[in-house]
Amino acid sequence: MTDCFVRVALDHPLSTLFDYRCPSDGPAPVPGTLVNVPFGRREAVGLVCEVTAHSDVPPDRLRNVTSVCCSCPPLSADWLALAAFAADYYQRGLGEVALPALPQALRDASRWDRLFAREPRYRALPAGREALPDSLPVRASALRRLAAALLAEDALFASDARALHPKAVAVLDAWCETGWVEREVVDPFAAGHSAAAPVAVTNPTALPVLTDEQTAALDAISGAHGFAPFLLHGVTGSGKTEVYLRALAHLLERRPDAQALVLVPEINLTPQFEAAFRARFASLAEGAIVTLHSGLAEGERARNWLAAHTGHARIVLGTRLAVLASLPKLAVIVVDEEHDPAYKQQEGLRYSARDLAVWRAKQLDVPVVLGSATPSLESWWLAEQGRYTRLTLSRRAVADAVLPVVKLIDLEDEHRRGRASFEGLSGPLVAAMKTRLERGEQSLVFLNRRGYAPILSCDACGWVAGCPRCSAYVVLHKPERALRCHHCGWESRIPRACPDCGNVDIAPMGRGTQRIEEALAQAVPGARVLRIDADSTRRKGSAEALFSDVHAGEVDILVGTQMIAKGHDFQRVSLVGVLNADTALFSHDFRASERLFAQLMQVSGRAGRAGLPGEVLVQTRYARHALYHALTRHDYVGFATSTLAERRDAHLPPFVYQALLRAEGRTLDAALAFLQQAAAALHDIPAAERVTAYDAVPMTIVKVMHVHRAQLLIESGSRAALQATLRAWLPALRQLKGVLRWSVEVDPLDI
DNA sequence: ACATGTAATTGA
DNA sequence: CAATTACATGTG
Repeated sequence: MTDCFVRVALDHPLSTLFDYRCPSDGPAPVPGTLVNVPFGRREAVGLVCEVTAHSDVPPDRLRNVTSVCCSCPPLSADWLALAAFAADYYQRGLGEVALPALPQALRDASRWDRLFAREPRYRALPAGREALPDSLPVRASALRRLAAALLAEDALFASDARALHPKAVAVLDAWCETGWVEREVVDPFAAGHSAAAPVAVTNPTALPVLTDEQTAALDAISGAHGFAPFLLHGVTGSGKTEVYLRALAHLLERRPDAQALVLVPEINLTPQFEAAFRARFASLAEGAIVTLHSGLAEGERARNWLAAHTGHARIVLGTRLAVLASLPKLAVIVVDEEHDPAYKQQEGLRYSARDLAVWRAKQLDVPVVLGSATPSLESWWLAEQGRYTRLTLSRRAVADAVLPVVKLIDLEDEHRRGRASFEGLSGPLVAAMKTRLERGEQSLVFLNRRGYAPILSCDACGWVAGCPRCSAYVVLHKPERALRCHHCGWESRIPRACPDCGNVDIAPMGRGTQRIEEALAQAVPGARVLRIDADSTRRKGSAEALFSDVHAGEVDILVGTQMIAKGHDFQRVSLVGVLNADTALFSHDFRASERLFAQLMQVSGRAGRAGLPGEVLVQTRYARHALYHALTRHDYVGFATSTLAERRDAHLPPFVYQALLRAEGRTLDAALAFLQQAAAALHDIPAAERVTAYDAVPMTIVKVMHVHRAQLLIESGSRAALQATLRAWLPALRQLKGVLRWSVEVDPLDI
């Protein structure tokens, strides 16, 4: 018997693999195995990429593998290829991609034993616990009953908890954190049920009748063989989810081991999707549907990941990070709201989950469904070229539900005619909300700006409250009585007088959701107003609780940021008001209007879903703008066609491919100087002849946390030329000396 | 990434 | 002068 050697990827910026000796008496690892190895003066978990009989590393430098993770089945060659592709395409080291894609618990060798313990730890509740801990946030009597059930039965499944009350899930989480109950007690996966049982859709007569368009879309998806990318273009409320559900049912019924991956853009959207999937696939074994997102506790995330990895999970529902999950029997991928910018990871490995999903479908030769009411122009252009199959749902699925009437409120005109407005709420909008209140219907007010006011300024001397660490104004937050920087989190008390001139008449300028919330309470007397934004949902699970209040009819007017625009199926909302959307019309970011259009279409889609006549009122000072004109006609195709023509003329994506080099330095000059050196280095790269490099420019917010930032955009009509350039460029950049952090982003969204 | 060593900066 | 902090180095 002779030793073998493993080449291991570690979470480390360099792409090199590290060689280790594997003693012949130990278990022989195969590629895809996790190993614990000594690395420098610490131990680290790495991923075996190759097993060889020889190593080029001198024997005196080789060290032994400390331990091999035998309980975890090795990651498949497909998965390793996915990681390798992502590393190559996004210009990162393999280990930098592969290891962060694993749950944290797997990357800590000391937790392996516990994680893979065969017997689920169904621990009885601690004896002598008859009363609830006082500190727990329990008020509703339903939650008292939940606690009683826990005490009486020792175990409770998550689905039982959900049946009681949506808030119960959040409370169970809190109980787990205090240690009053064990997570395993509420986790169905821990029961270790086999997921191989055949699937039957429960009570088919109760399923909604499909529209002709839904049927056609479903037939196309179900009839697909091999790699088949679909762009499901369905207006809001057209029943895209129903198409996903049927397509999955069709597949899972016929193949008892097949797995499906369903991606949603936001954690907030997982509970309602999860509920829909659990209801439809109630006959699947416990643990066959799992979620994967960053909001899960570490242990739960690890167990769900393992359920996917071992094949026990048949349906994996998750946010962008789930696209990197290991799914050995993956047979179909769904990307809902595929246009959503949230699919782009904005730190570390800056991948597009939607793009990786399509790559993965191609690699595995399976169908992928990209759904949206407002597809990204990238996907739309691929469909135009015939590379994606377009499926269209042009009508709402619910009987009698039609798309809402969209009207513009011309603020210039209102002003000219001397009509009154209150705190940015125009007369017609207030009147419309009062009407809804009288009818017992709900209104929704969309304003994409958090806080009370974006600016606090001094009338006398022109002082504006700014962040000491960033080149940005600070936002006034009234409930917290604080000024807060939205870029770095810096906070201070609200000054009583201007720090420059002493004037006491300092005033908030502009309006955020908090101010509108306050104004609505006065403008529409008697209305119950609820605000949902990142500030009001800071605590885990609180967003779900607030949304359930809206669904329960405990709210008359909901005001919020884009959080309220996405996905939710509000039954009683018949009016949507849009405030202050104009700023995005004149942004320097060429994608701003695409994003605005998608957001407005999406938020408009919240009105009139259940058959109530829906109305959308958009307040604007630019009532003649083409974007608003397209919006009033629900004309995505017109908007996409004209915007694509503009993009083509201006040589912008999707007609060119881009990459962004960012530099961060102590001074702006240092950052710019580095980028200029980098630009000069392009001259030595042959492939760069087909690449255009723009001037290095400071970023819009130049300084964040005392760090100055600048960027350099390069682009090419050829993706291959851009990739080849990056491959040669990055090693050259590492040679450049300087005290500077830099990074490259491929296919950037924000420029 | 991360732990370590080394140089640079701060401060009573 | 020590104490703290920024930067450089190497990992098999």
